[in-house]
Amino acid sequence: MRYEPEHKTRTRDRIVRNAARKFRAEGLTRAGVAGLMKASGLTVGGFYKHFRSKDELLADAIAHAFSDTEKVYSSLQNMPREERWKEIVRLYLSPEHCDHPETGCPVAALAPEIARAKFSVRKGVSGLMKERTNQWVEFMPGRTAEEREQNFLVIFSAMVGAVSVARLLTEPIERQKLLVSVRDYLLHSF
Amino acid sequence: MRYEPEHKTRTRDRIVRNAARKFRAEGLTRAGVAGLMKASGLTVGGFYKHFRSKDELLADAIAHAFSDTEKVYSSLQNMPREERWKEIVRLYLSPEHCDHPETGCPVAALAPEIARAKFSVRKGVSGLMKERTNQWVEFMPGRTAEEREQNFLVIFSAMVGAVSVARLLTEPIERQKLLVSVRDYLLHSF
DNA sequence: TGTACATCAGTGAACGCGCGTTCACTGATGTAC
DNA sequence: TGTACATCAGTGAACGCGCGTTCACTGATGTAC
Repeated sequence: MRYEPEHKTRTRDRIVRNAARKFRAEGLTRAGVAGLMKASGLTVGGFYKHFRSKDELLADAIAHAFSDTEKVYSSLQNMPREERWKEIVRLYLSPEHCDHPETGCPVAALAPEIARAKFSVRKGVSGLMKERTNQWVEFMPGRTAEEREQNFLVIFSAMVGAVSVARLLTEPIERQKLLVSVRDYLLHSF
Repeated sequence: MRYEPEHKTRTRDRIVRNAARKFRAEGLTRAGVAGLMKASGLTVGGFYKHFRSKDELLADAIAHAFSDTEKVYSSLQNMPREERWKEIVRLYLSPEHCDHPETGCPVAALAPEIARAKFSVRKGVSGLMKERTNQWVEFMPGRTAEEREQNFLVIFSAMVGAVSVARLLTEPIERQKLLVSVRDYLLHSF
């Protein structure tokens, strides 16, 4: 072997990681295969040694983006139980998250484009959404399991919508007002 | 004149109307100039007799989509004041709206793509968002003007997020659960 | 009334460009004998 | 130990295709004289 056994796996991971960033930053269409490979220090031709198609990479990259943001939140494990969902809300609706789609929630950055993607891609994201729901529901406010699930759906929808809309606003003041209004409402009403 | 004086204006309007549908259905990138002209019964070349660029059409088409959906809601003028915002919520979170992005809210269908568009396009949409806010705020629940504005921002964010996410889910049951959960929460908590 | 020219919405071929994908090739290392 | 061949991640030119945009042209009608 002219490369260590894990070499190919590591290269593939590097492509997926860079793709996860580029897709969120530039959108599913504008982020092209040649550019994605260049960002990983490779040339176009090698792409198909790792992936059967751009859609296969897309599915992997979105999955990576999901587990990426999951990591951020699993770092909250040592907070008081009641504070966890509140910290999630604060982080999600922070100016930092709004200003950096490339490292943020893939749903806020790509939802409508994913909705128009191939069924296989949507299927994958649907599954990830379900996992994410199951993981977060237990942290959510509410007395019964049903209440917590409904609250998760409402809180998550409000956060996704707020960040998606804030990102298209050109006036920083309006952006901030939107993020702060939704954050304060969520923190004080659940 | 070989055409009536309003002929050109009417043609332009027709292109804008069809573009507003296609952009929402296919996204800003996949909806191409040639296809947009064909949908209006014309050929590519004529496009630049009406618009200086695709971006100019884009701005006009999004504005058209905004006033399009505005029409739906101005038809609620004869409802009891307190019921109006509730009907808006019911319509926005209906399965019909979720299943038909091409005639629905341009923000739910295109927010992340608009956020990545040219500044001039974003500027236009920001303005339309501000208009929309001013128009709807008075219908919103809340005792003071500030409360009504905050409530508008929360309700609108939750609706945009819910529909954006619902559209990417592949399971109709999960889709429905999301829409119904957010709808019921909004109707019963404001 | 008849002829020459101007107008201009719309046509359709062509422009360069970047896309996703294919493919013959490279070159460093492994194995066979 | 030395030579011949196999492996395979990565290269880079080329494929057809659709994109946004340009442009010489058409042809129906208007105006000038």
